[in-house]
Formats: sequence, structure tokens, C-alpha cells
Amino acid sequence: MRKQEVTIYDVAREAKVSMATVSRVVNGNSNVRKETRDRVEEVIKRLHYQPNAVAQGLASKRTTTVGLIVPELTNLYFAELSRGIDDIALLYKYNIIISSIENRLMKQDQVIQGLLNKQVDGVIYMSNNMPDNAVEAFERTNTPVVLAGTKDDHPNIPSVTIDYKKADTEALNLMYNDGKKNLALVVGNKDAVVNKDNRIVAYRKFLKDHDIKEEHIYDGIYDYSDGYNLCSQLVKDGVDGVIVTRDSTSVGILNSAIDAGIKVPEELEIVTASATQIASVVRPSLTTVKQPLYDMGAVAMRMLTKLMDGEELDDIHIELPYELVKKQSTLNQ
Amino acid sequence: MRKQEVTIYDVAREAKVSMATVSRVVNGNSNVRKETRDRVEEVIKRLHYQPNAVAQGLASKRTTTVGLIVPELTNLYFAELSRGIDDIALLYKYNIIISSIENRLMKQDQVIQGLLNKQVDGVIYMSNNMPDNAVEAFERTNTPVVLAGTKDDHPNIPSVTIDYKKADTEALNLMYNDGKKNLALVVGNKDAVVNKDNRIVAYRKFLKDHDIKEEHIYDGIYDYSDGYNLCSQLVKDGVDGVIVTRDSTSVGILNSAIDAGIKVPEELEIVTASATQIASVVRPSLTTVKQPLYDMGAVAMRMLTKLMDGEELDDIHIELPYELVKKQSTLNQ
DNA sequence: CTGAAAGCGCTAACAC
DNA sequence: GTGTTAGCGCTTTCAG
Repeated sequence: MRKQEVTIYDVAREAKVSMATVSRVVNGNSNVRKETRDRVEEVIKRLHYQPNAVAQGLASKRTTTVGLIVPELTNLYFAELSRGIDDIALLYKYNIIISSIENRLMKQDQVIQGLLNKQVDGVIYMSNNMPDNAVEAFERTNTPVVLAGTKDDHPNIPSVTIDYKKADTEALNLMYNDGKKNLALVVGNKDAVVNKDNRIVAYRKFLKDHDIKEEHIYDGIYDYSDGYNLCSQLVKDGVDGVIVTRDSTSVGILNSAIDAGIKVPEELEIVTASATQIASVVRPSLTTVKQPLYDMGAVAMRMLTKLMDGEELDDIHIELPYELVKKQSTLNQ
Repeated sequence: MRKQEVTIYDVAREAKVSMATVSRVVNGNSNVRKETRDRVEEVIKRLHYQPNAVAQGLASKRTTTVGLIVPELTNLYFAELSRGIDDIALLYKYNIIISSIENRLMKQDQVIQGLLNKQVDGVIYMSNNMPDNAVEAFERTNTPVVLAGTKDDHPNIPSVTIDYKKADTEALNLMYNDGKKNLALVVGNKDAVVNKDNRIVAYRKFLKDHDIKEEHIYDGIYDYSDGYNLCSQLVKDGVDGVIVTRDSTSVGILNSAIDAGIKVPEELEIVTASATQIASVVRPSLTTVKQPLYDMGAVAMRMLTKLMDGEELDDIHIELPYELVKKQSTLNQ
């Protein structure tokens, strides 16, 4: 209901030029004589003119806005990715519309359609298993998408991740070398591509390579209390080393172990497959696969800017280096 | 650069009505005969028509978008507030443009101006000390603002908080009753209104009321490592009970104490003045002032929707109930 | 280098 | 109930 005080038209009149010229000045178009430009800029300053981005968006068909689709707002994994995204977005003068899809009020498709209706220039997707119709909607509207910190079944969607298989194998190996032979894998959604085609595959291969018969995969373990409740089951199953995808889950397992008098790492080793601040504040501190979350977000956003400018990408799928940080939840012998 | 496949005009032609009628149907205007409405809706469905929100925004001067201004993306305090905001925003069909102002690339004023240029219908502000020119810009453009989880010098800006003075007093009292007489207050920015006019005031009043002479206020303590490094100073100063505004800072102090062999709570009691997930996963667990962050965000957003609809607010400043949760970092005698 | 003019896709009086 | 008609504020050919 806001009425705009001063428009491009006012500036044009005051500077005795046409709207087109003002537009050129505002957009840094070089085809303006310095003298004219100075005059226009003076008027812009004097009148406190601010361009209306909505009108610009309608006329130019570019909104300089990107959509962020994130599973949960209160998960530091996504927050740290978002920080990298945000910094690069700022650098390239994009605003970010953030959409959490944890809310059951609206289906994911509707959220995505809403973003598309807002004419976002691109989307960063951080959730799992993008629905087919979403992919179609993105293609139909010619809206580029980049995955950050996740993988997907649709092979043509660019992504920025780490090498999950390699990281997990390294983590399993660490525990194996500590003498742990009853190794377990704890995941959230086992059908997520990251798990299905990477973590679980790597885990099974590891077992096979080391001639371990008993498989211990626990899925549907999403948060702290899920982890806390799982711990007794792990013990019951004779697990002596576990790799956990989320660090809040790891902490749940850890605290539950402490409360039950189970010694970490002597009786149970824990490795977190993705570390946030949470993993580093608990005691004993958690051995983690440290993903470069900030950089992953930044690289993803940079890729998206290229796509939005119509450029080609050299590599569709980028894997950034991770680090296995040994702390107190493993023996590290 | 996207070309819209189907516009309101296509629907109108196909349904043999005018654009105005289609617009009415899209916007749920009741002044349409059921028969006509059905026909239009059939065409909309058949053509997969989706309204262009940018065009709607330009024509109606409402973008159904609100701006969120947050100090840091990777702080669960703001994330939990945001979740409440997001849920209510979704309910009222608003999108959220999130802007972190931790980045030094752009000044806060520019960030706010950018939001205003995008014609946001309102703003939720979660940072401290809103600059005067920002307040003016909001007023000039007639953009409502609501503060969530923070207070400000400008008394006319609505806010949703808890009663910080009361909460802190209660926390100090808890420690005092445990026999702690050398009480300290640890804050981030001492000039933030929440501290300056609330926490510090309450702290000083408490000292005075209990005839305690020595004041221990530590400011500029923002994160985990600041807290970690502060601990030895606390001990040196003879502090035996401390109230800390941020929980990551509390955890820093706690871990540092543990590492230095200082017994918590026997030798040092710690109370966190705002709890997130972090506070509850560490051991010993932290006694906290539990703020209803989700609700605070939700209420703030609800207030904003009213303001955006031109309604009056019954109360400008809302204080929600908090809870002092006693855990292991205080003796609780 | 600058201006005129035609939209971008939709809403909102105002008629009928 | 429904259609007509101006815009909303800006970009972008196209002339000159």
C-alpha cells in the first residue's frame, strides 16, 4: 500500500533527460556522456531516488533473487551452508528467499511453485530427493538449480558435495584399525541418494572387503533423542564402532552412552559424518568428517550465478576436500 | 530471461472472459458467478496457468514478501526465532527474504535499503540498535517493522521479548541462594538495549539490593572461544557464579572450567540467559533461562501481518513467559 | 549518445 | 457479474 515517492520519471524530468537515460545511468550502461551522467546522478542523490526492484523485475525479467530450499531452519549443517551461499549472493547482489520444507502445511511442490511464481532467477536446493515434477517445473521455466551438500537422482542437476564414499571408508577404516569389528552405520532417510548410493554402498563394500559378515544399518534416526534412544540398541547388537551422519544424533548416542556407563571410545567409538559446532562442544569431543560447509555453499552459489548468466559450467558435480579430524570419541591407535 | 508461457490474457481468451474476471477468480474475489468461475478454473488448470507474482506486486503494490534481518545465520538463537516466523509467514502466504548483516561487504543501511527496494511489505528485525536512518527509511516508505527477541531505543517499534530483568534477577537469585556471592554478568555488546537497559540494570540492582559491592561485568564476549578464554579471568576475579547471555559462550566457559579442573557447579555456577539446543547437549547440562523462541518468532510475525493489513496492535511490546530450568551447572539447593 | 514508445503481466477503479 | 481501460515503474528496441 506504499506509494513510491519518487520514480524514474521524476528524475528524468528534473534532470531534463528521458527515462531511458536515467535507466542507463542506474544500470551503469556506458552509453551516456559523462556530463549527462553526472547531472542525472546529482538529481538521483538530491531526490533520494531508489529504483523499484519489482518494476525492474517485471520489465527486465530478472529479479536478482534466488530461492533457497532447506529441510530445516534449526540445523547448523544447513545454516553453515547458507552462510557461504549468502556471502556470495551478496557479492553478486542477489537476495535470498529462504523456504523451509519441514512444515507440513504446504507440500514441497507448492513451496517450489511459490518460488517460481516469485520469478526467482535460480534456486539452491539442499534437501533430498527432488520430486520429478519439481525438476520439470524448473526446466519448463528455465530456472537453474544447484544442489548444495546433497545429491540427487537427476544426474543433470549440478551439485557441490564431498566424496561421501571415500570419507566414510576412511572413517570406517579408522575404527577398524582401532580394533573395532562390529561397525554400524546410522542414517536418517536411507532412501536419500547420499545414503542409498554413497554411504550405504561404501559401508557394505567396506564390510565385504574386510570379510565382516554382520551388517548394522540403522535408519530413520534424525535427531538428538533418536540417537539417545538408539544407543541401547547398539549395545544390544554388539556394535563397538559407529559412523553417524548427523552430529546432533551422534551427540545423542554419546550422551546416552555416558549415562549408561558405556565408555567412549573404549567400548564404543563414534564418528560423525558431518560436523557442525555441536560436535566440537561436547565432551568427549567427537571424531568427525569435517566438511567445508561454508565453501560448499559459496561454490554452489557461484555456480548458480554462472548459470543465471547463461554461462556453461566446466564441471557439473564438484567435490570439495574434507578432513577426518580425530578427537576423543575414537582411540586413534 | 525466462519467457512466461501462459499469462492471464491467455486464460481470459481461452475461457472467453476478460482479464479482470480471471484476476477475480485468481484472487478469490466473490463477485464471480459460479458457472464462470468453474470455467475459468478449468482453463487455469488445463493451461497450467500460474500468476506472475512480480506483476501482481507491481500492480497491487503488495509483494507478499517480508524481510528478515538477522545478525548471524549460524546462531541457533535466531534460527529458532526464524522457525516461528517462517511457520506463520507460510500460514499467511508470505515469503521471506533473509538478510544476514554479519557480512562486512555491505553496511546495514544498504542491506535495509535493498530490502525496501524489493518492496517488502514488512520487516522482522532481530539485531540490536537499529540505526536512525533505517528507522526513517521504514517510516518514509511506510513499511512496518517488528522486533523479535530484541529491544531497541526507538520506543514505537513493536517488539516481542521476555522480561529480561525479571529473568536475570531470578537467575541471580538462584545462584545467590546457593551461596554464591561473587556474581558476574557476561554479555556480548554492552551497548545493546537488551543489555544496557535490562540485563545490566537488573544485575546492578541485584547487587545493590543484596549489598554486594564488587561488580563483575564482562562484555565483548560473543562466541565459544571468547567464553573459553574468559574462564581463567573469571577465576582470577574470584567469580563463583556467572550469568551468560549466549549459550555458546556458556559452553565455552564450561568446557574451559572442566579443562582447568574447576568444578562446576561447586566452584563455579553457570546460568545461560538464552538457551538453544547447544545448552542441552553438554555435560554437565546448563541451567538456563528458557525463552520461548519459536513462539516469540511466531507472535512477532503475526503482529507484522496485522500491521501489513493496516490493523492496529493492542499491545506494542509483548513479553512472553520464560522458564528458569535448573540443571547441573547450578547446585539448586 | 539520447529519446520515443511499446510493452512486462497484472490489478483496480469505473462503467455497464 | 463482467468488461474496459488505465496504469504500476521500469527496460529495451529502434530511430535518429
